[in-house]
Amino acid sequence: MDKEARLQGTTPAEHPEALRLWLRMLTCTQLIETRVRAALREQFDTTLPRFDLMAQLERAPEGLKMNELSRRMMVTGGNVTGITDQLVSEGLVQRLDVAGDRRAYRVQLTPAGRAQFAAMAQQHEVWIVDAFAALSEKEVATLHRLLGRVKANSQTAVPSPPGPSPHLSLETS
Amino acid sequence: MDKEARLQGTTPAEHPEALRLWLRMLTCTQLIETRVRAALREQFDTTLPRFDLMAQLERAPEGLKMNELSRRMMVTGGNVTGITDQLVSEGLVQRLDVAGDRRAYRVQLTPAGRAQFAAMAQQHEVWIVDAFAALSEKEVATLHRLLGRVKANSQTAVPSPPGPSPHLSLETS
DNA sequence: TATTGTTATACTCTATAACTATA
DNA sequence: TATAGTTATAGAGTATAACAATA
Repeated sequence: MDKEARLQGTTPAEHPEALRLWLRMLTCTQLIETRVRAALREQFDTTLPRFDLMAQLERAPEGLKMNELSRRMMVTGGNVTGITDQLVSEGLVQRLDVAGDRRAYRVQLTPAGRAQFAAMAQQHEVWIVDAFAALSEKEVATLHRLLGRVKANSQTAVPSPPGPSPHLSLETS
Repeated sequence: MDKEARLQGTTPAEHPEALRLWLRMLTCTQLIETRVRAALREQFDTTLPRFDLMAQLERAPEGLKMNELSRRMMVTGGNVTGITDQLVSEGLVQRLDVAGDRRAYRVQLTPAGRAQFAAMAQQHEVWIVDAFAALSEKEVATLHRLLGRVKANSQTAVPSPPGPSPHLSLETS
């Protein structure tokens, strides 16, 4: 009997369906995320935040300022500095001056960075497609639609502090 | 435009539905988990792993051995020792000798621990029910069923190392 | 020898706050 | 003053490995 069963089995009345759903969703997410992190480490010697930062830059060919990266990755500025430093030292991204504001600059993928990201993104897609291989296209669409409502509800339920909250990496809508 | 939109919007062909679903699911999970962690901290001055440990013990009135806790929480033993130490020092759990094996003992909720867990679990349920309030009962059931297939697929896809992988807390089936 | 549990250590990921340089 | 970015530090949460006591 696994956790879900232990927590639900004997006292169904105390654990409404929403709670069962949450535990299952948490398990699924963690199973997939753990594998993605491990695979990024093993195959590309990188981490999820680094992959996330490069994914943001790949979407913005002209580059992004640090505060834009911070907002989109939903982490505070100090972290972005650290990740960027690593990627710069490996030649995957570069810092370019912003005309008219000498405090800021754009962070941009280098050609090497674009090449590496393309390879990672291709693999990443395979991992994810595999993870949901048990579902039909229609079922995937249904899940996506229902979770869209959950997401909207979670984002509006609380005014939510202006600052970044834990990494919502890669999601934008 | 949030992360999901940025990552999908301009190149739909490169991002199959499974990838869109994964990003959305990750966002939902993180939104909810972040709120649960913050609320546990604010209202009960505790953490998710501590809540998890107590939830395991609440399911096992006779108590659990450290290695059973480690396996169920899916974290390594050293972590369980640390969390247990904290809870013991606060009088929420106790270590009891196991007859016939002087190396081991059972960890059990104290009456104070049971009382506090009951209060936390009640609140926790409210937070979770709220998080999924946008869905009907039928839709919740649909999500639960579809994610059950995803979970089964993820658990069987890889033989999975015998050791614990990141916390799958609370889920059992 | 194998198992139970503890200790020590390190790593990832994140936040906060003080700081520098520029606006 | 306010903003862009950096640095330093702290904390949660986890893993690995060496260890002691018992089986």
